[in-house]
Amino acid sequence: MQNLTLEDIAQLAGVSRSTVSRVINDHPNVSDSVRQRVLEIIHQTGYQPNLAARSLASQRSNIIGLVIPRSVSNLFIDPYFPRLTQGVAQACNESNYTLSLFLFHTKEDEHNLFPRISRPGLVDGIILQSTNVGDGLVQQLSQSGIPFVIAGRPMEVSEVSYVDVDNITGAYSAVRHLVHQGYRRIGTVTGPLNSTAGLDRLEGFKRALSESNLDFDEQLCIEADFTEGGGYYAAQRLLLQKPDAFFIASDTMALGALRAIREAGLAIPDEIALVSFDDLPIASRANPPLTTIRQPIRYLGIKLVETLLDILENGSNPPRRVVFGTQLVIRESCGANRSAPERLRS
Amino acid sequence: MQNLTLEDIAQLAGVSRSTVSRVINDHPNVSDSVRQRVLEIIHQTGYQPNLAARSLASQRSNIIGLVIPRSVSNLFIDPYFPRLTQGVAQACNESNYTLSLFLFHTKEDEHNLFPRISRPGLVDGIILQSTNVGDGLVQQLSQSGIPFVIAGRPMEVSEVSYVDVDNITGAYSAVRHLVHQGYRRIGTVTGPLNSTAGLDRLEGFKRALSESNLDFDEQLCIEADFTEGGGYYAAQRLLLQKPDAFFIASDTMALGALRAIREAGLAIPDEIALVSFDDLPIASRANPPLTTIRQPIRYLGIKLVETLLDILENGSNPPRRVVFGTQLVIRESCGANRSAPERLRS
DNA sequence: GTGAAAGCGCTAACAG
DNA sequence: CTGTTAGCGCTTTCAC
Repeated sequence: MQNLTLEDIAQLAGVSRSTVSRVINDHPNVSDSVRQRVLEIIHQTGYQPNLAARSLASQRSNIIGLVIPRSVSNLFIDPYFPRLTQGVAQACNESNYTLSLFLFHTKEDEHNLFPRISRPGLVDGIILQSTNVGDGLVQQLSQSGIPFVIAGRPMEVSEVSYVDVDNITGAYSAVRHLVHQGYRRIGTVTGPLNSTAGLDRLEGFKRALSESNLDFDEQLCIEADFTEGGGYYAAQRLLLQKPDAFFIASDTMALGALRAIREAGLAIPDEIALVSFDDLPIASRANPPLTTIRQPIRYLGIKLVETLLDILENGSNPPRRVVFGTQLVIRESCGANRSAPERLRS
Repeated sequence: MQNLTLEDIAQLAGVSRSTVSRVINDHPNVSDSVRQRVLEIIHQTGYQPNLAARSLASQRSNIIGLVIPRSVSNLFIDPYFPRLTQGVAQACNESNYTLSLFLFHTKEDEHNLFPRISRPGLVDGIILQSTNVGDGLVQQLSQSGIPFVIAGRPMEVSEVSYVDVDNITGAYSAVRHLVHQGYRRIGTVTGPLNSTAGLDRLEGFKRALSESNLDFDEQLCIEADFTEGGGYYAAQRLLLQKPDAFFIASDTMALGALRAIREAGLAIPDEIALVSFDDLPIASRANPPLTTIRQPIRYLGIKLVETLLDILENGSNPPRRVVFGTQLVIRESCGANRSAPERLRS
């Protein structure tokens, strides 16, 4: 029963290979009676077409690659990527595509593996996690001619397609919320400033400040790396400046900040308030629960696939750009949910 | 420059297709001079062999599949799976295999997708995450004849290969540690008892108790689902029984237990001690830092790939069984690190 | 609506 | 050590 071929099915059904192929691929030009008979036999035998043969003949593998570059690959354990991956996987399932995952660990990986990924006959298209400037994966991809879409706006303003979240507006509304609560001395822990996510959230922070007639104070702005540990150390340093509130560019970093604040013996939100970004599940379970900017991570993954399939079908011109809005989720860490507005500071 | 074929390279080098093929595949029977010439041309032209064609001709795709069944797929965001995936990906990179990821979300996914995965020409072998009894993926795989290895001992005692961690001994040493600290009324939050990980850790718990001449009290044992929320609710209920210590079957659940204990206003470890399992990065950053059983998750992933490749090369008989040891990591939550041994209870 | 025939680009005997 | 020769199992014109 193993390894039946089209030919076998054709013989069993008393038709030609082409006809069986048409049935399998849902081509119109097959009479109903023949179609039924063939389907019957396929069902009985459990026949499955060989995908390698199909790829070779049709020049499409029905595989898409999800590429996580080295610079963010160690963050793969951060809940962000698994969620994104879930979205991507789900969309692939629904579209009958197979998902291949490429995690680069070392610089060598990138050098050695990238050519491998771009080999003809492997993937039809690629979803690339956006990353810092230098590494040139985007350029390599552009040159290779493989259709691709980027998760997150890339640094270079070039003719590429991407799906992103409106980080600027998200951060802006987080900080405006703090200002509305009466906080004036707001510090921020940024993401890596060689990433657009890091930069844009800082930009939103600055805009909110300036629109509130507050000065941007470099002492109150520390760059970190989206990790818990990074958030911890940045918050520790920031605390020395006696801020009354924090905008932390990710929930994971906010967890680190929480730890730093706890160790400093400060009460949240009474002595220091906090708003972060992502709305991962931990946000609602932190102590206190985090006020944060929700971004639709999983849906981002789904949209990435949809966009890539669109490109596969209709070409990569013009480049697609999709930007999702965000949402402020108010919990305890910002102080807005306190019963009495006892906070009255400078 | 796109889409060069073997033939093109052969012509450019003035040799036959076979020779070029030999060079590419590092076959011995090629003279050095010819090999050099061919390599030179390949390098100049940037030629890459077509993988679909290679798969078809060689009957090997060089792709391995990582399958996460529906029942654990929603746990994919738990740090455990990303870490495992990282290990698997890393090993794949090093062995020149491509990793395909199959996340099942719904029951339909399993029905529809499994046949798809088992199609000839797609993957050479599969790594399957172990899961509860019923779903029969293992059986399907066995029948399909696809080489596979299971992550975690499966429920059915059949002739399959797996890589696992010694959950029994791990849990055993966790609980013995608590007993040595003087705790006598030890409660446990178990994993799902339709998984071997859940069962084995409970088994270790029981063994440690009986070896310490402590009775197993059903009131002090609550099953949960490896999630933070599950740990939270289970701990809440357990707390009603006034235990003096907890063994929690995973770090993630321990986080939930921490939350429950905090809300109950109890001090850790003075009023209740806690040991968990996994040693995820969060364990050391929890408040207080968790004493826990470390398991080598990433290395598990690497070993899974190695085992699968071994099977691919040498056949699946006899079934391979690899079991990793664990390690007790003592931090604050168990009370062993307190300066004064002020605890003196029943 | 159906079949014949020509590949897709590679690997792998088999000769020499 | 190298070239010739068959395929691998499917898709896809092109006739009929």
